[in-house]
Amino acid sequence: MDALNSHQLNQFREQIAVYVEFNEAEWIVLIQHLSVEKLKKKEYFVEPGEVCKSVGFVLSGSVRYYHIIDGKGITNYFSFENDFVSSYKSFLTGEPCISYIQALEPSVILTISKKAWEQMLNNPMLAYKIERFGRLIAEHYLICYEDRVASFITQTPEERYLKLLENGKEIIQRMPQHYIANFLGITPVSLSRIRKRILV
Amino acid sequence: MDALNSHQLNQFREQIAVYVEFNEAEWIVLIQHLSVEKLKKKEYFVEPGEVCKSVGFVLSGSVRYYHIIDGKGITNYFSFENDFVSSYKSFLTGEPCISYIQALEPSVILTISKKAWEQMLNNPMLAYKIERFGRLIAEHYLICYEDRVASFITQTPEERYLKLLENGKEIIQRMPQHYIANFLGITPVSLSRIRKRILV
DNA sequence: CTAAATTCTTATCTTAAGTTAACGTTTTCA
DNA sequence: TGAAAACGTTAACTTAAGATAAGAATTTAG
Repeated sequence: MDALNSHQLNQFREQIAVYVEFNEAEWIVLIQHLSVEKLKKKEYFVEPGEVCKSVGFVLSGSVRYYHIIDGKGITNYFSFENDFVSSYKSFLTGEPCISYIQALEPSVILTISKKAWEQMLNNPMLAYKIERFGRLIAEHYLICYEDRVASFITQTPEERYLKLLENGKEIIQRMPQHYIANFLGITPVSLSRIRKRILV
Repeated sequence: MDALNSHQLNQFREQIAVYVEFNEAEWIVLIQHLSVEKLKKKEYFVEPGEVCKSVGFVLSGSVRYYHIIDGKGITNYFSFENDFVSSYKSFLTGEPCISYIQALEPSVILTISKKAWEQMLNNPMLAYKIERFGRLIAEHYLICYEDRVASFITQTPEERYLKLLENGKEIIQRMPQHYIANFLGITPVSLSRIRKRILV
């Protein structure tokens, strides 16, 4: 758990400005609550059974969210640079989470621990913005899931893949194909066929 | 916008006790913020473009959540008695929502208006529990979507239907089949075949 | 550096979902 | 109440995804 360097702090500040802007006074307090976690390839940010003890923000690298049902893996999400990473429900409730969140590349994650989060919520100077920040993270996940359900209902696997080619460049370029296939809800064999088909 | 009768109040209090319990003093304040909305069959709780101005709780009847993408309807959810009903994101953000929420039977909906919600959040006596209540509603939706995505990835349409037969009795019994088919992500024709197949 | 593991592609075969159309039944509402 | 609309089933045909297996290419690790 290291402190952040100034480059990392600037990166974070710029990116979250879309959601919440902090003035100088607030920012000085906020950064005291941040730390950094480094993950090697294949290391886990959280594993099932653990309580997710922090909200993360990917400074560099990438992670995959997945869980296992009936022996089958389900890839729910990928996070890259400047995206959040958290098992949101476990973080909020303190219940053990059911997902794996695994680094697929060596990754540097900015983290806000549960304790730091609560301290900020109890600090009148930050409470409002932190609450808003938390809500926006929740919405971020909710919308993502809503779109995903819609894609399964309205689109064929091929259409889903074509859409990912447009909107998911990072996923296409940096994730192994069998994870992409699983994310799309198809087999790797089928994805391979789709790729062949659309290249004609 | 009528007030609630005592039967309706009891029903609500019993059901939400799973999430949050209110003591007498809190309850007396709370109920001043509740009202009732009656929907005839096919009337809308919200429509796309509108801002969702209240969180609802189905006292009786049923509703269907759906939206239209590329001319195709997507059934996201059904709510029956004792379930929440809200376009959560629109309610929180004040942005227009994209979904239809339509009564499929004559329905009675308990509503908490945005204004009432904010008044309660500003009332120290209720703030904590209302905040918790709000978070639980959000989680309720999040978990529902997570499970739904998982079902599309790990299960065949037939398996999804069999699961619905077990866990979605209300949906099976009270919803027209073509809505169920759409909810499962298949065509009505295909659902008809599945039904025939599994009856053998 | 090499053996093992992982990843991707290709082929074959089976199976089931999509599409369209037709038909009978039920529901709606003017 | 009677015509129109909506709903569910069935059939015929097309299409593509799943399962399995085999082989090539790449990556990983001892």
